[in-house]
Amino acid sequence: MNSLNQSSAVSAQKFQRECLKNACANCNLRELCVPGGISPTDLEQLDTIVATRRRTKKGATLFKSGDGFKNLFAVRSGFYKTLVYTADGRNQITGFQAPGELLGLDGVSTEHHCVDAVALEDSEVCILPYLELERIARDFPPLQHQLHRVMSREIVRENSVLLLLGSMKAEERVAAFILNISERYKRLGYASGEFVLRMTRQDIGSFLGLKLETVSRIFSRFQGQGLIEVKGKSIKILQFEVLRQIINSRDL
Amino acid sequence: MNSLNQSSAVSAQKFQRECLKNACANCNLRELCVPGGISPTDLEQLDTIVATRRRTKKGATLFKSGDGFKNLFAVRSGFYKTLVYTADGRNQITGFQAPGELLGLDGVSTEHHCVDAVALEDSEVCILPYLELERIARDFPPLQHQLHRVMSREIVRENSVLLLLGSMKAEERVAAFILNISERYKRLGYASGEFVLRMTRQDIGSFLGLKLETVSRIFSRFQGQGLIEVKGKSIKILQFEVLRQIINSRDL
DNA sequence: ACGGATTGTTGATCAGCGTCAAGAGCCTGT
DNA sequence: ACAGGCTCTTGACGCTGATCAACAATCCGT
Repeated sequence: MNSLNQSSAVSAQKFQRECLKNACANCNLRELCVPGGISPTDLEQLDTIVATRRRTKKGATLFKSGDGFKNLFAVRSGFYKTLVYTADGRNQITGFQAPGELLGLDGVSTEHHCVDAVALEDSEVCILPYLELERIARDFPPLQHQLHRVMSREIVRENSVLLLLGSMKAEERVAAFILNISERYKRLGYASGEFVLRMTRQDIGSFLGLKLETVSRIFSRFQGQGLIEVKGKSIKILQFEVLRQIINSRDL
Repeated sequence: MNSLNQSSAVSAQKFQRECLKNACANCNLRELCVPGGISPTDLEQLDTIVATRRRTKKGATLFKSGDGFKNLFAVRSGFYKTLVYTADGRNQITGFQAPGELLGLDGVSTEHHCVDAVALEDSEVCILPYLELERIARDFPPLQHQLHRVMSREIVRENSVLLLLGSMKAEERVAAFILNISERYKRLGYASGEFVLRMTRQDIGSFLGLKLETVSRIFSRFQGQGLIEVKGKSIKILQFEVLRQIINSRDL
């Protein structure tokens, strides 16, 4: 790459930095994302470091297991999945990340990522340089506290997935999955009863500890029971309450 | 409780505070626990807030789901388990905590705990008042960074349990469990090849997403194959390498 | 708009783990 | 030391979800 290209890249970044001024303060994901609950004056600090964004095409990786860790990423648009691998190549999806959610916390502990983050569709993230985030968190206690809350929230989320994988049957897992995705669309301001899944049956199965055929069968069964309407990746929830009962009432 | 009792409780606490001066600096779990990797001068700060300890009898709860969150707890001696519950009463063990490990991070996100922490044997924890920890973390970047690392490490640990629950067979799970416990005893300076489990087959099963009979059967099978020696809760590992192969070589 | 590749559905069969049950071993407190 | 209750082991059997297979639907690049 010659110097001309470099300097134009630099000025492009400078330009982007200008454009992103007050990125968080004006972002409509503000309440869902890292800045949630932080006062406007403190938010200015966060805006000083959220200077760049990055797009990933569908199927592209944002970061891979083993990559050095420098940044956290806040999903701005699109959807991601994170996967961990066994030594012999099997993998497990550990989560799906919707807009407003954070990626990369796994990297803090060892300075290297230990999951892959892959875009489920063309997506965009805000880049949060981690060391700068730590630095400003020291001067702004609400931001520090919020960062800790976000990390803790991820621990709590994983706890509930452990519960799902460790003690729920296939039907219960699928019902819980549908309701969870629905909740998250709702928080984003979309209709909670009707949405388009961004992931394949294979992905859903990997996340839920099931095979794709099982997921497909249970979708069909729920449809047969009039609980949902399925058309490929489109889901319409017809009976929220029954889905909730499926999760919470093991016949004793 | 009368005032005499109260004042004697206060002076007992004062006395304990004196005794615990330099608690972390002198603790032989230092390298495994929160203070790991922090310079002696910064450690003095941590010692200013780690002022009290708490004992729990076998079977007693350190905190329960729903309790208000005030403190983190560092296991000093003994062993704990943490559990989450479904609405209909089923539960799932999300982890076992050995000396040097942290309890309570789940509470940061909502100010309330969302797991139960139960002692597997008579145990003792150091109490870390969370808000004070945040406060001194602001002034001592290495401590701040270490706190973040500990939280991230918990996320990474849970990722690996998700992998176990989502994509491993019963034999693989049990082999992974045995090796994991062995590793942790080794870090504590005990023999890694021979140890006494602190949890029941039921607990192991709950953690691994299996029934206790399955755990028992697989222990017996491994013993029959000469991989381990089992006598109730005593385990002796005879063939580390074969156990590792069981986890990592799914026959394709 | 087309054709190949990926993704999804459904059926038949099977194995792994759960369930139920009986008995043995072992802690723990009195 | 003893009794009563946990905890563990082992067997028989059954069900859930995996596997294998065939085909349909959908996506995507040219």
